[in-house]
Amino acid sequence: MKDLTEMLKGVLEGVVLQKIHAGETYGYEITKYLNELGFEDIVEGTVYTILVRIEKKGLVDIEKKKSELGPARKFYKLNVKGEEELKGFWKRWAFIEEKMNVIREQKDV
Amino acid sequence: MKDLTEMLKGVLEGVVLQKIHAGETYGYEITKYLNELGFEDIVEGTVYTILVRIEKKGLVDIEKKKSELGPARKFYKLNVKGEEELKGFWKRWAFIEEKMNVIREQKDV
DNA sequence: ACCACTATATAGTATTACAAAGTAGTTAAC
DNA sequence: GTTAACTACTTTGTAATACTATATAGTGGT
Repeated sequence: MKDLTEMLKGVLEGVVLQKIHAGETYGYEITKYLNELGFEDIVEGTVYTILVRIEKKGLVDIEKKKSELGPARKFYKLNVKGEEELKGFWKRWAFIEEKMNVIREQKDV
Repeated sequence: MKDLTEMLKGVLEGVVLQKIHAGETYGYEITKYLNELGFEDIVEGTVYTILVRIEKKGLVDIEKKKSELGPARKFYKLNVKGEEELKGFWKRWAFIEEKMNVIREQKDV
């Protein structure tokens, strides 16, 4: 799917938070997951900038673990603040989704 | 609803296109419509920048008409290119919406 | 005269996804 | 033993967008 970039703003961070919420994970894995899911154009750099951001916001706990296949992995886990942020994200999403349905059905007055 | 700004990126322009698609309208009216719909923080400046943008992209035809209540109104109407863009917008939205449902249901592997 | 409401315009800002390039570890092929 | 392929993280700079702030202007009521 093309021209998704702008629509992903404010959404992609929430997606990453949800993925981390679903189970301790790391950047490379998140990228692969998003690619398989259908977001084919999302590259590592994009994911890593988001990870740096959510770390700075203090939403995650981090643990470094050795990998058998390459450099060490940085595992991310949502902390309490991160879980709160994720809840807020889904609330905002639900709001937008609802309004979009109203707008789409809107007829000329 | 707070902190909606980022999530509106790439969405708000489509919403404006849809509103124009539903019937010839102008900036001030679009702003009021969005406010009544629940997007309370969207102000005129935001809408006007979008209108300038879609005009530059060549998505609309414009007609100036006198108002009984103030300065002249600039009425916007989608042209063929605008209708195409609107279709593409809803396709992108449907894509994101579908993926978001998958992500939300995702369980730990 | 002043205020409220209608109506448009625009320069500057913050945030974000993405591009691009680099660093580094492991394994296998040649 | 070096080259390639895959894994894995980092960082600098860019483009696009919603928003802030401010300005201009017409109409009507008091």
